[in-house]
Amino acid sequence: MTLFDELQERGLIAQTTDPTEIKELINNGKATFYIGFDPTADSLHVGHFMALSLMKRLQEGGNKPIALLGGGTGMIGDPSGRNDLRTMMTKETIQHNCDCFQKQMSKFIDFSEGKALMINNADWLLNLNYIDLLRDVGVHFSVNRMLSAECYKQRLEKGLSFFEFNYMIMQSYDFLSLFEKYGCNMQFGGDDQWSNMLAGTDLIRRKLGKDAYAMTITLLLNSEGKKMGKTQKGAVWLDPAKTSPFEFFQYWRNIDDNDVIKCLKMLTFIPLDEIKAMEAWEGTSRINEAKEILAFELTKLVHDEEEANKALDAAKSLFSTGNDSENIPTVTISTNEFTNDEIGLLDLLVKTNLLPSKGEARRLVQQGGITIDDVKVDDATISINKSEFDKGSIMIKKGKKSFNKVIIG
RNA sequence: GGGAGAUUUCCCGAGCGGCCAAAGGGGGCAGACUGUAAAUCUGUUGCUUUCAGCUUCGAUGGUUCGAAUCCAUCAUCUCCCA
Repeated sequence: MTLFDELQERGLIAQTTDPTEIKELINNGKATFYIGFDPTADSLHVGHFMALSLMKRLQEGGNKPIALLGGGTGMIGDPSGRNDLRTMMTKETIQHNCDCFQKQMSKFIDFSEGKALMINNADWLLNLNYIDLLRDVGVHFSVNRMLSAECYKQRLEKGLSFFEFNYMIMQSYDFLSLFEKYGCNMQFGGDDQWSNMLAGTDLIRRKLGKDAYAMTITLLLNSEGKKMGKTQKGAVWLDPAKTSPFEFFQYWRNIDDNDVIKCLKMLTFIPLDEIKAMEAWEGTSRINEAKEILAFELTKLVHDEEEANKALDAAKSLFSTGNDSENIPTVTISTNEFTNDEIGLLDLLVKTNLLPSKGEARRLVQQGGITIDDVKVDDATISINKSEFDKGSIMIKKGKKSFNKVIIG
């Protein structure tokens, strides 16, 4: 199976400018392609992960990836598909975020010996001269066409500033620069980037009379059509300090039945025929095995095998055997928090950051959502004696899925 | 530059000067049911020392016994005219 076919089979390809030509290029390792990452946060998240794994797949096929950090475009912020203005980040934040991205990417993509490049578009965008840019690049853009782009649709109802409107031009200019300097002939990106990417290939054609190609990756949506990788607390981060490997594992372990196979195909490197075999599990409780495989594989890819094993072990001991395990998320509480060797239950829940406020803690206790060492607590006024910790730790369970070991330290 | 309107708790969106911590929906959380799934039903969803108190309705001042509701100024946004 060719690389292109595999990508297609995995459901990764959304739109392409010229399928025949793109097939030819990537199947034969002749593509030098780029994917842009705007430094909108201090860690990459699941959405970026898809792009990174696509990069890896293509790199393994002999193609040359360029990871483009958006140190320049981040100064503006992409309005595509958004209905409000992004908060403008300070230059320091952008720099910091770029550094964080760079570190995380290096873990994933092999940047050694010219196998891949990492470039920051701040290098050329920041020093642009306005008038020169307008004369060189601006002439090639039609405002009428830009306005009709799908990605601005929402914004045209609510208002779009000229500032953000320029984002498309910046991104197109990136493609042009990379094409000229590095022979980059292809751009990949999320499907929401389609308009921006087309503008880039267009610019190259108009300015240089040459062909460049673009291909978008299917957005990872759940069965309800919402972007995956978001939780109530925010994104699912790749940085273990922001989303612990255990939480990361649990996120995938808990996804909807209908999304498992899709995620296995799109996110993991498990061979397609193995995934096909798992499709038979759909509709039975055996689908849980597939979820476990998915969670394990992804944790392994993003973190490492050891972390994946730990998470798997913790999950198994908590949900199957009910046994204790050293790999369960642990919070530490200081001795100072005790008065007369006791601490109020609600205080304990808040101090350990398991819950944000006492009101919420009280509510949860009253509703029967808190369990300590497998005993349901229904009285919010009780205190926990220090001696409870004599055996080392106590296990606080919030709801069905949130387990936390508490130790004194 | 001129004119009209908006700004409500996580989001959308009701709110008559006292009955407003603020309708309704979405989302979240918990309980039941389950497979650590979905669907469904129930409860809950500002904070606290919880039969009560405290702080919220863009910001600041003011009118009033009393303001999310009235007035003034400022800020931001939308629309119309130029």
